[in-house]
Amino acid sequence: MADRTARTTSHRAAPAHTHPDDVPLQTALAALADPVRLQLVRELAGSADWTRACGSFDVPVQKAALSHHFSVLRQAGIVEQRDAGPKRVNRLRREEFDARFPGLLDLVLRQDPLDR
Amino acid sequence: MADRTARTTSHRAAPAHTHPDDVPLQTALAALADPVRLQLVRELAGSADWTRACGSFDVPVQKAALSHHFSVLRQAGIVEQRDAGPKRVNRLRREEFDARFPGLLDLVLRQDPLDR
DNA sequence: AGGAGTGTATGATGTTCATCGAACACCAGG
DNA sequence: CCTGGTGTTCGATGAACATCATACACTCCT
Repeated sequence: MADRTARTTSHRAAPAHTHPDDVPLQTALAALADPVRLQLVRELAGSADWTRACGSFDVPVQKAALSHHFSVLRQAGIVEQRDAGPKRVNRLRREEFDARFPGLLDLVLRQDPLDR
Repeated sequence: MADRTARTTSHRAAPAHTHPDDVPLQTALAALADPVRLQLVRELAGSADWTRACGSFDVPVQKAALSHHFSVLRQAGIVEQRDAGPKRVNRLRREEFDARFPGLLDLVLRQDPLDR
């Protein structure tokens, strides 16, 4: 009790993250080998950090599945999340992920003729 | 008829290949997001072209599964196969695949601390 | 305190995929 | 022509996964 001095907000459990350095290559590849997650990453790359809440993405799944996909991306070290009031805002871990898997994000973010 | 000038050998059905240029990114990522296939690619990268038959790889699966994995790698534009007598020898499509997905093979072939 | 908005957890369902065993096809050599 | 070696196909099985609907938790605002 009485420790609310330094509290920002949120008594919510912080989401479980994994640093890219602790992510096996297979996990990273598997995380990106999904159309929904690929779209999330691409949309996220086009927005400034911490400006996009989970629900703000244009993906054809319900919010339960969406939550699952963000969990996968978190544990693959691709996105970082932070609670901002009732929303949970996202950031693409560009530098850290790029240091661990050089070129992979570039590859994913480069729009290709065959992708849809 | 009468086109056997250029015949090497083999009346076997040629294996179905896909050129890397016709491979969606997702397919490439999914093909590499498997431990057995990853090992196949890595072993193959350490051998000269057309020197390794399918059965010569040290992977913990039976030949039926092995055949399946090679089929996946073929259709992802990662390996090329050719019949040589009773064996089917392989080649990593390094240049073509690299032109389509720059950096991806480098990433996969770079031995990482977390991989096993 | 209540209510709207946002995200997570749980349980169920359907699909995809890796795997195996067995049968089959093909090649080379005796 | 049979036989050993090599790879593919087929059917079946089990595991992993994407998805949904529902219920729950938390935050902010009134």
